[in-house]
This record gives sequence, C-alpha cells and structure tokens, in this order.
Amino acid sequence: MATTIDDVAKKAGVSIKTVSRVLNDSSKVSPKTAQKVREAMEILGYQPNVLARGLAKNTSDVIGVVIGHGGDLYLSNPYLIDVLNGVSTTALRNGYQVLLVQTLKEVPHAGLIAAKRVAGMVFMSVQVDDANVRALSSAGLPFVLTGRLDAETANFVDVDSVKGSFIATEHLIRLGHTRIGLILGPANHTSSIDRLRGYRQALEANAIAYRANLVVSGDFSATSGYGLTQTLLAQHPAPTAIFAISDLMATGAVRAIELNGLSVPGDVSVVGFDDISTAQYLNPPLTTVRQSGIEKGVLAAKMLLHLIRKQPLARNQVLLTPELVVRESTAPAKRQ
Amino acid sequence: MATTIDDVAKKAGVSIKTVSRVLNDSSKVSPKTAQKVREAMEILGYQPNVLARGLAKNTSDVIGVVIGHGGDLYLSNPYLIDVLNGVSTTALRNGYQVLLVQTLKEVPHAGLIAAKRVAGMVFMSVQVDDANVRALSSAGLPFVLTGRLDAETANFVDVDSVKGSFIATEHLIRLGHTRIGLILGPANHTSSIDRLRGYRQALEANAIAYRANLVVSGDFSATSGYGLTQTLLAQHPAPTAIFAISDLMATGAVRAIELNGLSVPGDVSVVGFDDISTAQYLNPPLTTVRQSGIEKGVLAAKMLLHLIRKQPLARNQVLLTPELVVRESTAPAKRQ
DNA sequence: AAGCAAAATGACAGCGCTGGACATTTTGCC
DNA sequence: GGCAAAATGTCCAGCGCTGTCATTTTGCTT
Repeated sequence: MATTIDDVAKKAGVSIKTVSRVLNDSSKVSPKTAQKVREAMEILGYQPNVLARGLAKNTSDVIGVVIGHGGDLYLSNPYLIDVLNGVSTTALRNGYQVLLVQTLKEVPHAGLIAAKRVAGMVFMSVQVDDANVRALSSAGLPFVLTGRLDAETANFVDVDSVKGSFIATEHLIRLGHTRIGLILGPANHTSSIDRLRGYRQALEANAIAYRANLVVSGDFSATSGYGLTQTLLAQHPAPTAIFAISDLMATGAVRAIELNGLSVPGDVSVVGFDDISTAQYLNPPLTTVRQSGIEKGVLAAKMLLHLIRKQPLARNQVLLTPELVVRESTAPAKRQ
Repeated sequence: MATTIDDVAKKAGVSIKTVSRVLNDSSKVSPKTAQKVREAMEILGYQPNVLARGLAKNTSDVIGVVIGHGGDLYLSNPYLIDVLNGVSTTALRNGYQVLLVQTLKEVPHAGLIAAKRVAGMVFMSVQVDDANVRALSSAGLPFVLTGRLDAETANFVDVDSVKGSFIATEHLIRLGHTRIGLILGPANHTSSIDRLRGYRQALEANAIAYRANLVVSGDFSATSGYGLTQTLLAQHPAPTAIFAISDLMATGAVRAIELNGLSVPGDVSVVGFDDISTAQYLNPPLTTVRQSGIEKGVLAAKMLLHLIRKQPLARNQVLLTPELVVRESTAPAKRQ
C-alpha cells in the first residue's frame, strides 16, 4: 500500500537523501542518478506523502477557495463556476490542488481549519468588511479576492463594476429610457455598491433624476430577479427598462415581465450582467455586460501563486474591463 | 504564528498527550482536566495541525471530488454544481473538507496525487469503463459514483435515467408526437446510454418505429443543444418534438427552433432533463425531468462517509426516482 | 486507614519527509 | 597522476501529532 521514499531509495540503490534531493532541488543530483531514481519511482508507482512533506516543510501545495459563507448553497451562479474553474485549472497547472472552503452556520470555523493546511486562499465573493478576510489578513496567510474591497492592502481581481453598470445604464438611456429599474444583489456586497454607483453616474451624466423606488436588492438568483421585477412593475410609474446585475436575475425578470402581459423588449427592455453561457440562448437573447469568470479566476490564481512564492507582483489590484453585449432584450423606449 | 499542542499543554499544565486525548477520545479524560484544556485552546486560539494529525493517524479528513476529466472545464452544468454543493455541505457537517480533483491533459495524475491525501472520493460523472475508477478501485480507496456503472461492486447514487427518459418520451407520445428527436450527451456516458434505452422502450411500448437519424450526441452544453437541433430540424421528415437530456441542451434547442422560424411548443415541443433553477424561468418555461442534484450529492457523500468509517451500508447502489415537470414547452402535436 | 482496581495521565517512539552539517566518494580536467 | 569540484552519503534533529505502554492518581471497599 504505502510506498515510501525508503523503498525508492532501496530500489534505485541510492540513499534516501538523494531521492529527497531529486524530489526537491534536483540540480544537485547528477542527471544519471536522477534518471535512475525517477525510474524507480515510476516502477514502484511512488507518490510522495504530501502530509509528511507539508509537515516537514511547513508549507502546502493546496490553495483554498472560499465559495461563500453565511448560508448553505452559495455556489449557485454559473458565473461563479467559471471563476472556480479558472482558479482550479491554473492551480493544477502549477502543481497546486484546490480545497473547497465553505462556511456553514453549523460549521463556522471551516475557514480557520482550512487555513492550517493551505498555502493561500481565494475568496469567491466578498462582503464589505468581511470577517474572514480580516482574520486571514492578520494571520498572514496570502489571499486574493475575486471582488473589489476598499482597502489599500487587499489583493484583488475584479471586473470594473462601476464602469460595467455605467455602460449598461447608458445603453438604456440612449434607447430613450428614463425610468430604469435596477436590481441589485445583497446590499453589503461591493458589486452591489459599485453597480449602484455606476448606475447613478450614468443617470447624472444624462440629467435624469434618481428615483430610489426603482432600486431593489436581492440575492443574484433567478427567483430573486423574478420577485423583484414584480415589485418594480408595481411602481407608478413603472420602469420601461430593467437592469439586473446578474444574468440569473435578468432571466427571472424577463419571465416576470411576460407574465404581467408585457413583452421584452417591446414594453420593457432588460439588461443583465455576466454573460453566462445560456444568456445568448434565452428568448429573447439577453443583452448583458460581459465579464469573464474564467479570466478572473485565472488571474486571481496567478496572483495568489505569486504571493505564495513571494515573487514580485506587477499589480496587486486588477480591474478587468467589462463589455456590453447587445442582443435582443433591449429596444428603444416606446413614445409615452 | 503556530500555536501547537505543546503550547496548549503548557498553558493548561498537563501533558501533550492529555491535550491529544481531549482532541480525540475525550472520554478518557476527567471532565475537569478537559475543561481546563479546552479553555487553554480557546485562549490560545489553537487549531490542530491537520497535516501532522493525518501523518500520525495515517488518515485524512478530506474527501476528493472528481469533477470530470479529459478536458478543461467540466464543471459547467448547473446541475453538477448542485451535486457538488450537496457533497460539500454533507462533508462539512461531518467534519470533512472537500478537495477538488480535476484531471487535465497536462496534469493527468492529479487523481493519484490527490488519492494520497484523501480518505475517499466522489466521482461527479462517469464514463463507461473509467480508468480512474478502476485505478482507485484496485488501490482500495473508498469511492462513490454519482452515476450508474454496470459493475456489481461499484457504489453509486444516480437518478433512474431509463425511467426518466421513458416518462419524458411517453409524455411526448401521449401528446401525439411520433417523430421525436433525442439529443444525448457523450456517447460513452452511462447517462446517454440509459436515456437512449428509456427512449427506445417508450417508443416500443407505443409501437413507434425507432429512427436512428433522430438521435444525436453532444456534450450537455447549450451550444451543443443548439447545433444538434439544427441538425435534427434538417431531417426529412423533421421531428415535431425534441427531448434533450440536459436542460442546458434544451435551452439551446428552443433557441435553434425559433431561429428556424418555428415556435415552441406550437411547432416543436421540447423536453429537458435536470430541472435546473432557470428552467422554470425560460421562455417558454421548460417541461423537464426533475432530478435533485443536491439530494444526489448528499446521498453520495453519506454513502462515502459510511464506507470510510467502515459502517454497514443498507444499499451501495441507489437509484433515485425522477419526476416529470410539465410546463409550457410541450403541446399536442399538430395534425399533419 | 489500608488495599486495590479502575481511571487518569505521562514518557517516549515514530508517522514520512526535509534540512543542516559534515564526511566521503566520484568526476572532470590540467 | 593529482587536484579541486561536484555528487552522494551519513547522521541527527525535527515538523505536530498519536499509539503503546508504563506510571500515577482517584475512588471505593472492608
């Protein structure tokens, strides 16, 4: 069962120290010996015991990915999956494995337990003033956020939410809409805060009054988008366009609008955010703000690996540029 | 930085062995001492080093979840996310953490490396005669599949695909459809094989001839469903209904049908499989075969934990019953 | 209060590996 | 052939924890 370094040493006819050298800094081993050792490992199917190695070196080849906290099922957005995939693939390519870190109500310390075994962490979503982030920060564990945090020290990769929201809103304004509903995610997420900001900036730039009753908050899900759209449509006067900050919410919004006997985009235009893979196949295909979850994940993982290896970092705060993808869920506002 | 068991022992004025006992089988420690030790741990913010513990006990509190292999991004289906969530949550509640295991072309041995550090594994998708499965099987590592495998020894939790496919097909037949397109996933997946079987059984039970040109294979994605639907619609005569074995593919199918100037369900009925969260918000809301990914994940994790702890298992092969959810993407066949 | 079994606690080795300090052997080269 | 440099080996400690077994303490009994 357990092939150890001793077995390999014996098989290759060298000392265990040499095997260890091959495993680590093979530079000090002659190519011939190294070859011999590698063959022995191959034959025996040797895999180093990562626990023992980790213990001895006081490091780990695992990075933690925090997939949300405070609730049960946070990995629900296809866009987050892309981020996870990006992180995971990049980690793997660099010899790291990924530990999923999820904090449940009943198991609140999962993050801390995990912290003991990982070389660093990626946070998949960030609430303002996140307790986990603070805890890790003071513990000295390297970490990267895939979300912006207003702290000079925080390392993050995020899409430029303010800009994304601005261009989405302005797109609607250019189509003649002035009553634009905004469906946000949780109020304490930086993405909600930033996207509200971009929305207001666009209104202001076009001299349109901000109406608080057209802005609602939910939780990124289709169900949430559905319900909040009902709320928006009940306003007087009702919005002629709705910008939901996730495609999932936008999907729910479209359905709610049609169940109200209205059409998209004939009566109400809808813009989403993310450009998840199904967005283009919706009916109508969804106009949305594209951000690449994969790219975010890849960059976050790369940044984390740099931090772990204490390599210099060009920038520790990256804002990716979002792009408006115009499809068929938006149209000029009807003459009132 | 590193609070160890020694620090706790010193603080509590006991031997490190006693602290270790509190950490494990506290039954052998007097309540008074245990209390003292716990307080010391609390004060010092002690978290046991899982690596050291794993090394000493030769076990691990981590389970691996294999999220696909052979390609880059396999965690793409919302339904799989549910499975992952179910596994992860259950693992966590039982004191286990989850390691994501992904095999890339460039890193084919990730599974083996991971095998060294996990107590067991869950496979999220199964190809027939899977090499990974065989390797683990012979290595003696406990594992559970969230997919059926035709092997008496394999432990699995899966939906009854044959039945799910049967009821979906029969639903279409009862609506008067006789030319029913079938969009499968990869041909070497048991889900494709089983669902083809259910489809044929339903045809046969209703004395409808099987036409090979109405059956196509893709990869579960919306894009795939979109493309394959184009293929199906080009057949002569074209199908009046399409059953896609994932909701993602069904989403693509609906779009393709409408781009062909046909309507759903007016001209072509569409049935999906999974009942992902957006299915009910699609336009039209999707008729589909519901299976609970979360339940699958939870059951698989529970089964694995039983295996790891060598607890008796009521059944090591579980088939969950799928349920047809009729919405608005299916309608009676038009009179020809 | 002595005596004794049971309960509680401690001392020490060892899990598989790495790191350091050094001794010894092998290599390559003039 | 001789010498420095490179390669390899030896030995020991230690990462933080647990298992085994010996030792001490406790709680009862008579």
